Amino acid sequence: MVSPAEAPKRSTYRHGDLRNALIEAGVDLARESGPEAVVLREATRRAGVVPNAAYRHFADRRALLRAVSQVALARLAVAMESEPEDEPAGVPAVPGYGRILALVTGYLRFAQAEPGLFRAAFSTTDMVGTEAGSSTEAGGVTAFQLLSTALDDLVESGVLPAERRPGAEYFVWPAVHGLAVLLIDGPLRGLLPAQAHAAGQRLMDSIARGI
Amino acid sequence: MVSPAEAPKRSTYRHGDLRNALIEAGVDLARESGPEAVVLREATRRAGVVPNAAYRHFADRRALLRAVSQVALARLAVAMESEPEDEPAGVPAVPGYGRILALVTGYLRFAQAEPGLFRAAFSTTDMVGTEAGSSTEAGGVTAFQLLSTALDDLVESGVLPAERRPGAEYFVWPAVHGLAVLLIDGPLRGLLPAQAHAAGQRLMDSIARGI
DNA sequence: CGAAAATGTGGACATCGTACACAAGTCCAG
DNA sequence: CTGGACTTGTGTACGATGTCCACATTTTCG
Repeated sequence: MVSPAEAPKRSTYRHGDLRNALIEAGVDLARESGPEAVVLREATRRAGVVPNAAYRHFADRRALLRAVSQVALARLAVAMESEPEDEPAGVPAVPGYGRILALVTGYLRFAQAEPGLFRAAFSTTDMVGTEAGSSTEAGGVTAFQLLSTALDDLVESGVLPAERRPGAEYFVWPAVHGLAVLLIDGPLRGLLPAQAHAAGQRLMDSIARGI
Repeated sequence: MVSPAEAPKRSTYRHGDLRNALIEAGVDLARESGPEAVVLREATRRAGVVPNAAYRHFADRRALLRAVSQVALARLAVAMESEPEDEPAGVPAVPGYGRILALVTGYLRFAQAEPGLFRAAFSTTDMVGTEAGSSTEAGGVTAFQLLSTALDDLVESGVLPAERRPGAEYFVWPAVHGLAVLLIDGPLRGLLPAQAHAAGQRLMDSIARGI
């Protein structure tokens, strides 16, 4: 199974950076088959190390999964940030709204492109506390922060009345997240990315009008 | 662990209704600790039977989990249906809208009251196909159907323009589901049911205005 | 009534998480 | 330097789980 090429009989006794190697293996496992597949023994196997070695870096399996989850959340944020704002076709451009749309689209696209990772990102019960809190320890911006500041900008530019602002994340995020879940393994599974994009746009328009 | 009172040394060789006994045990396990806790061996233990007996009724562990999931979905639907419509305080009553609000409230209340079961309901990848399809084999009405017909009624009574109707479930459900997820183990965890209700109401108002 | 189908039992195996004791490098105080 | 302490990986082991196979018992029905 594990070719010696993968586990190259490292010459040094120490691995060098086992912790990150395990996380990376875990990420791969999550990408391949979702969070329940990130399994200690297989991760150590891929890192070319004996199972127990993992315990020098993680308290238990859940700790590894948490770390994987954080990586996944970071990648999600990157996907959101790097989604291009496309030009609004007919509607007059509302400043800042395109940004939010892009974030949402990136969110959905990531969920569709990396369902395993996406599920891993939200698989651990206590991770969202970190997520909604401030920064991940890696220093990356979180998805939640991205949304928050985009909404702030919307208030700034006068599009969104300030009294509507408080808690708006808690309208937008659930809606998008729910849609993402439906896209991954709900009744909308198998929708093409373009269709998903359209659905997201409709959803956002609907919410925007409401707010 | 398992008291003989629970597994009363059945006199007959056959169990009688092992299949349902296993499902029920599975439901209990899910209620106690979520879907990952519905484990074949423990279920059979609770049913007072040897592990392998389960394989006469379920192809594998996932099949049992699917059955549990269906029960959970059915209970969710019941919770939605039996949620009373409370009187709108100030707003003029929009016919049919109170119904939808009640359904949504029931959804959120169930998620908060039975997080383990709720997670189990949505834990299996292929269940939602059944859910969104027609009826569960048990003949109960599904949550999705409840929402659909409520929306139909809204069109009927002229509140919702017919051209806005198509796919409206896919706006409403994701939003509510996402909120439920946030309430269970997201940043909104620990919100009191009353506050959750308020949040749900705000969310729905926001969406309703948009549609 | 007797054979076939249904259902539960017993035993076995691979895999997993994890604990404990030990070994091999690494590093720093003297 | 150098020797002990610390870190990190190894070996062995145990209990739990999912699942397979052969067997026993009970029910059912031709």
